[in-house]
Amino acid sequence: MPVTIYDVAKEAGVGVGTVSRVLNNNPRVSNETRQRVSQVIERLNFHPSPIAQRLSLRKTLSIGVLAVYFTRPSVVERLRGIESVIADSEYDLMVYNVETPSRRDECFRSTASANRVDGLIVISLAPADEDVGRWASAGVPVVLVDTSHPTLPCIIVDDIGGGYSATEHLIKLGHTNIAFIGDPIHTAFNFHSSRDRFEGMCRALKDHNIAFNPEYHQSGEHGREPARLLAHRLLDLDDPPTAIFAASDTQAFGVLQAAKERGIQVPDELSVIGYDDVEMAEFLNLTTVHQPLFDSGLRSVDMLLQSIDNTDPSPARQQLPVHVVERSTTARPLN
Amino acid sequence: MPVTIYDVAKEAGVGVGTVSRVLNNNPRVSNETRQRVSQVIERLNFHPSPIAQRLSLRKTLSIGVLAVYFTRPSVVERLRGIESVIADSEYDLMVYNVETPSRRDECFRSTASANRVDGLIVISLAPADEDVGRWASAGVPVVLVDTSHPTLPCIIVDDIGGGYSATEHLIKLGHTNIAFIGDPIHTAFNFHSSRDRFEGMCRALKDHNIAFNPEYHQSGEHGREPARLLAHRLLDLDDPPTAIFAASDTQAFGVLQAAKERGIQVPDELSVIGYDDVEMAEFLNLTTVHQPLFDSGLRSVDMLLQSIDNTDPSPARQQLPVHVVERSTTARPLN
DNA sequence: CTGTTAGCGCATTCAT
DNA sequence: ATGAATGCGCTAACAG
Repeated sequence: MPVTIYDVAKEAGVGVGTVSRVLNNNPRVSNETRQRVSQVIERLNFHPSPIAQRLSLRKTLSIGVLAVYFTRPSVVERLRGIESVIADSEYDLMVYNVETPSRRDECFRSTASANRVDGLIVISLAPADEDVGRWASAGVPVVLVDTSHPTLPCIIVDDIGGGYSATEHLIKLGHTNIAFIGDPIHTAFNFHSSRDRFEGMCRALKDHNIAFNPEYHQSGEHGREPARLLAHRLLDLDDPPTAIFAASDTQAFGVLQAAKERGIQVPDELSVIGYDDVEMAEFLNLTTVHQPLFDSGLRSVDMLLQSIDNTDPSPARQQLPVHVVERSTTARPLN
Repeated sequence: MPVTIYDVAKEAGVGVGTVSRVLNNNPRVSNETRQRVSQVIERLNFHPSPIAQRLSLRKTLSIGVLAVYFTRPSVVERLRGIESVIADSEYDLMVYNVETPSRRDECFRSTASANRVDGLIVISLAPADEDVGRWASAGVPVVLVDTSHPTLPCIIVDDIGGGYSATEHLIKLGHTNIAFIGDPIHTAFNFHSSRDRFEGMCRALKDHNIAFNPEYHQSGEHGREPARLLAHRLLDLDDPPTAIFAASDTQAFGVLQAAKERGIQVPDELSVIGYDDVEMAEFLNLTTVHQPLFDSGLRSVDMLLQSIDNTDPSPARQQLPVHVVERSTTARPLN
C-alpha cells in the first residue's frame, strides 16, 4: 500500500540505488537524474520508511530517556531541555517513565539489548554495576543526569555545595537554629540529592561552629503534603527552628503552608529556603537554590550524541553550578 | 555483533522458524524443543531486534504523542495518563513537543507517512482537513485530545459548560461585576479552550440577565506574568470587578499575585476562580474548575489502541465532565 | 511439529 | 554516474 523506493525507481526509470542516493544527498548522481527522481518523489509523496532505514543502517535513530516521576516539575524542565535538542536532530525521543523499582529494572534491562535505542539518558536513577555492564556489552552509550557512575559520562550538580550555600545564606542572616526537611534516607530509588544537600548543610554548620540539633533533621516521602506535616512537627518543638532548609522547592511549599496554617509570619518569624528554583518558586517569592535544570537536559543530549558519534570512550563528567536566589522567604531572625 | 535469531537457531539445532515460534508463543512447537530453545535464548541473552520485527510485521510498534508546550502542568498530567497505559502495552511512546507553528506542521506531516507511528495522539492542536486527509490516506489512526474534528475520534471536555459553571458559581455568590482573563482570541495554534470558557461565561451571564462590561474582557499571552498585568489593568478600572474568572489556573495565579501586590484581600475584596485544577491549585487554595486531565490521557490511549486493532472506523467522541472545586479564593462580594 | 524460504524497505558494495 | 545484487533480523507461508 505505501509507496516504496521501488515504486519511485520504476516511475523514474532508474534503479533503487539511485533513488537511495538522491535521498541521502549522495553526490555521485548527475544533476539531471537527481532532478527527475526528486520530481517523482514529490509527485508520489514518497517518504522512506524509517524502519527499513534503521534495519539497513543498523541504527535505531532514536534515543531513550529514562526518568523517574517525569511529572515532577524539576524533571519536566530537564525533559524540555532534552527534547529541545533532540527535535533538531535526526533522532526520535522515546520516553520511559518509571515510578516503581520493578519498572526501573525492566527499563534498565530492555534498553540494554542492542537495537532498542542508539543511546540512553538516565535521569536521577543510579544504575548498578550490573546494569552498566549490560549497557556496555550491548554497546549502548549512556549518559547520566543528576546521578553518577565511575565509568559513565554524567551531568551532575553540586548538591553538597548547594546545601552548603543555602545554609551559609541562613547563617549569614544570623540563624543558628536551622532545620532540614528532606526525603527519606533510603528511598526506593536510592536518590542521593536530598542526602547530599543535607551533607552540605552539616558541613556549613560545622564550619561555622554551629551545633546541629538532631531533632531538626526531618525526613519523609517527597511531596508537599508530607513536608507540611514535618514542618508542623518542627514547629511544635520546644525550641523550634528559626529557619528551615527544604531539600526541594516542592517541600519548601509544604513548609510555607504549615507556617501559614499556624499564623507564623515568613520570613519574619521563620525563614524558608528551598532547592531547584522551579517556576513556581518565583511566583511564591521563595528563596531557593537555583540549579540549571533545562541546561542539564540540553547538555546531556550533547554529550550523548557526541559519544554516539565518536567512539571516544572518555567518561566526561560535567558539574553544573548552582547559586542561591534570594527572594522573600528568608530574613534575619527576630531577636 | 549482537546475537540474532540465527545464532539461537544454530545453537539450539533448530530452524529460525522454530525460534520465532517460541518467541511469539506459537503453540505449534513441541514442549521439548520449546524448552531447549528457551534455554539457549536465555543463555545467549538473546533479545529479538524490535526493528527487524517491525519491518517484518509492517508495524512500528510505537505510538506518537504530539503535544504543545508539554511542559505546561495540564499537559504533563495528560502525558502521565498516556504513559501509564502505554507502559503496559507492547508499544513505545514517542513524544513530539511543539512550540512553533512550523514545528507543528512538520510533525503533522511527518507522522502522516506510513511506517512512522502506528497511531497518533494529538493534544490541544486542531488539525486542518488537509492534515486529517493525509493521516487518513496514510492509514494512521489518530485520536484528538482537547480538540476535535468531525471525522476523528476525540476526547474533549465541556469548556463551555465549565465556563458556565465557574461563572454561575460566582453569580450565586452574589457577584455581578465579573471579569475574564484568557488567552488571545487568535493564538498561533488556534486554541479554543479559552474562547469556549469565555463563551460559557457569557451564556451564564445572559441567563442571569447580567450585562457584561466589555472592559472586563482581558486577554493576553498565556502565562502567569501576562495575566498578572491584565489583572492590574482590571483593578485599575473606575469600576473594578469584584470577581475574576481566569481561563487557567496558571493565569489565576497571576491574578492572585496582582491582588497581593495591591494589598487586595482575596476572597473578601476579590474573588478569583481558575480552570484545570492543577496540583498547585490545591496548595494555593484556589477555587477552580476541575477537569480530568490524567483520565483524558488514559482514555485517549484506550481509544487509539482500539482503533488500531479494530478497523472499526466509528469516530467516537467522549466528553469528559468537569466540576467546580470550591476552595478559598471565592466568596460573597463585600457589599 | 519443524525446516526452508520469501519478503519487509532501504543502504551499500561491486561491477559497469 | 548508475544498475544489480546482497544483507539487515525477523515473521509467516509453505512444504514436508
